[in-house]
Amino acid sequence: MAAELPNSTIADALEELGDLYELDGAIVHRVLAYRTAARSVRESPVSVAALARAGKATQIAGIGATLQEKILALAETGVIPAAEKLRAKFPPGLIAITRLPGLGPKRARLLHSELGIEDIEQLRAAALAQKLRDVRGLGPKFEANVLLALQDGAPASSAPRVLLPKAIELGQALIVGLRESAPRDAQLELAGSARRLADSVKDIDIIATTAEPEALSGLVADLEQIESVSSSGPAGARARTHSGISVDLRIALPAQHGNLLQHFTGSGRHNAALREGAVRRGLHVSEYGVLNDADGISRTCAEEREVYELLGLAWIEPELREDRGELEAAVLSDPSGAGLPELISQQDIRGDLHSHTIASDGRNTIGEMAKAARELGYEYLAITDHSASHGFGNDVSPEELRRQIERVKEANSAIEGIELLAGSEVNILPDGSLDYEDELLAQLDWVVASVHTSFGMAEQAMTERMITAIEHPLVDAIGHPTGRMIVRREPYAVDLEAVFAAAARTGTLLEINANPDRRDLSDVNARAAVRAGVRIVIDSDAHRIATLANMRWGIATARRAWLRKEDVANTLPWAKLRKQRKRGRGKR
DNA sequence: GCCGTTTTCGGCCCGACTGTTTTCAGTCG
Repeated sequence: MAAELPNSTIADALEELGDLYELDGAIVHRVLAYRTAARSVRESPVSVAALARAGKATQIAGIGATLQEKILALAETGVIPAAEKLRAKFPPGLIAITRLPGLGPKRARLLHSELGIEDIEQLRAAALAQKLRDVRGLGPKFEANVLLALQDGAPASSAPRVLLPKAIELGQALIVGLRESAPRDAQLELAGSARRLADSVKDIDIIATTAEPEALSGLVADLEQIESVSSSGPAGARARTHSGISVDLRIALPAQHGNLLQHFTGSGRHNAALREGAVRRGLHVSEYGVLNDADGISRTCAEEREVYELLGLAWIEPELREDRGELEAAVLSDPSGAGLPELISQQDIRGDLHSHTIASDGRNTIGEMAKAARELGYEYLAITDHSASHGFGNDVSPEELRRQIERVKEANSAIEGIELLAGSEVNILPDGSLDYEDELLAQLDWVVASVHTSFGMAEQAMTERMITAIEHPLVDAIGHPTGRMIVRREPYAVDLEAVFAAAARTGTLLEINANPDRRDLSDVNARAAVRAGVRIVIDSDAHRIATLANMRWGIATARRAWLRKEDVANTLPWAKLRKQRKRGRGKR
């Protein structure tokens, strides 16, 4: 099988084409169509190039005959003719200009046609020379704002994103700060992507209800985390923290609490799709209410559930609100009865199968980890220190692992109320082999195999490497299967379709690693894995007592992946799970 | 460009804010 053009490359090309069409003055819906298609391609679990070759790419939402043809051209010739033409028309620097705050495609095009500006440097020079104010439709204020945007340093595209735990911590701190002096009746809560438990968050959205909105709004400027407030009024305030994160506070009457919470939880795409569906039923949804064309009455909702009810939908868990099929599944009268999944929750987890101790790079002893896991209510904990070639000076030699197995057994007999499993997080070497002998691995209760080296391998070699490990009869699970670090590192090149097929075929579990930096598999990939017949294990990968609690971020990813309790192996008691291990198959 | 309890054309979410405008276009979330 020849390597296909990666979905990410196709998605990038469609996004660029969308940008170019936007500069060219295409109607917004056409541009939007490209962006929707790009996102669908990026999230597709199967190769879109291969689908296009088979004439089946149109099965993907947002891709029609035209786009399939363009994708095919890109896959076969490396270029999309329409993009070539437009690139000749607009200099590449113009797209960067459209990313600056306050500038968009229309103004970028105007600057290009009127002043011949081709990139950010020329824009800066023209602004300094006060040439922008002479362009019809622009003025001195605009010119000043351009200079401000350019001087701000950070090009808008690289606005800082914070990981979910940080975002929630910041959001809660802001809420606590506001509560200290807020009007008595004020109710505050975190909304936006933090409420949806997304991987990372671009801005903090807080909603509030109170009868004294101005009083609440005015408090934002006094918060210690806030650097500046850009607007403030009875509807809320918009501000920036010292760390550069923007904060949005929106205030409504208690009777509109449900409308506001729904609106501000998003995602933007979920809301857009929700509203498009509503319009077909003669309803218009906004943060203020649901307007019915039939009687001209706008109904307000104190509870979020009522908003969905008015639209004939079941309430949708915030984690699912990404326009990934949740609206179709929520239709109450849906004859297909597909419905929304009953999502897994923290209480369903019976044990943690990936943790480290002082034997490798952890900070606590076996006994300390065991007690902490027991306090979390777990029935079992696997101690899975790194293996013989970890390479950070804390390798566990085969002899040491034998001693560690004994230590785990001793600790297990010494503690009541939790079962300790002797395991290892074994390195998958570049050729797919493991760095302990099978004889030793066979003595372990649990084996997680992970890639920790040679991330830069070509896709085909990496795929073979992983499949070799998956096919190893003693490997129970693959740890952090794509190696991504949120915000910091892209996943390595690997054919996940093939990996999922191998995992499903062999009964190897794939991990959702709950470390908030990783959350790997991602929501989209974990969902695709389960659809391909793979079972998932959610692990904390704790390196100290405190990080056992990271499990919650893995649960968040699993919920965003539509996973139910039955999709996740460590919702089973160990006695059951033990028999389902690969090596247990066929026995008995 | 896509898509169909408006099916092969004519629609395609909603509102706020800003700056430039005498009524609105562009941008943003």
